[in-house]
Amino acid sequence: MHEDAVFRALADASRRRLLDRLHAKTGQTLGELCQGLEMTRQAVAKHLSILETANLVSCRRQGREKLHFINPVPINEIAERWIGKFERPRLNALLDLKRTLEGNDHD
Amino acid sequence: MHEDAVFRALADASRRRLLDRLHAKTGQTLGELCQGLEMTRQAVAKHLSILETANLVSCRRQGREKLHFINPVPINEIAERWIGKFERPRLNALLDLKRTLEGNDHD
DNA sequence: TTGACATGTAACCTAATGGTTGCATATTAG
DNA sequence: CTAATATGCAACCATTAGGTTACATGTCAA
Repeated sequence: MHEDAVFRALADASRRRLLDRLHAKTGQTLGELCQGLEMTRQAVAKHLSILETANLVSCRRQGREKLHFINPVPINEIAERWIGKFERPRLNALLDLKRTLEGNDHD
Repeated sequence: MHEDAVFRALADASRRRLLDRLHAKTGQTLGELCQGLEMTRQAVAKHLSILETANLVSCRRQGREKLHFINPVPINEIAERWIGKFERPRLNALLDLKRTLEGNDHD
């Protein structure tokens, strides 16, 4: 896994917003993803290409449109590696506590 | 929390290495942290200052030395927010499974 | 086939980033 | 006090990053 590419891809707020959007609705076209953003289509395409390189997004061409799908695996891998490295015990304790306080299983 | 500062701080491999080192042994001085790195002391100091701004590292002056301590909270917060957003159910399932397989509670 | 639509490619600009060198300051050891 | 040590600060430099504009390509509808 290209940890560096993933971290660098996540470093930009616009790209994190794009991931948010794709999480809310995966499979969007470039045009869709551009709507409401204060950026040219070309800029958005560049961001998506960076996300694609980091394997956070995968694409499929459909006719004249390009569909974008989010791929959560790299984020999980990073999380596993970094949380595991730094604070897994404490995080687990927090999650347990949270579930206890919520009085039920999470969603 | 300054999510953006944290992501940007984590985007650089040298800074992630510094965090690694501080995780291995927290409370190191600037000089200690410089050893073995192919970078000037000033460059390392800049990186540490960026980590400090992102609240990933906190410092204490002791005589003429500056001690650096790792702070895992921001990483956890990011993880909570991002894993939660994208894949909490799956990750929790994994953690549960892991604990089950380990046959006991974590510490 | 032609025009409209969706995306691709490339050159270019500015500002931020990561690094350097050089010098200043503060603290401790002799 | 003085010298060595540890760090701070500032100017500077090269490269990268994020964005733009302009034009090219590919696909669908009529």
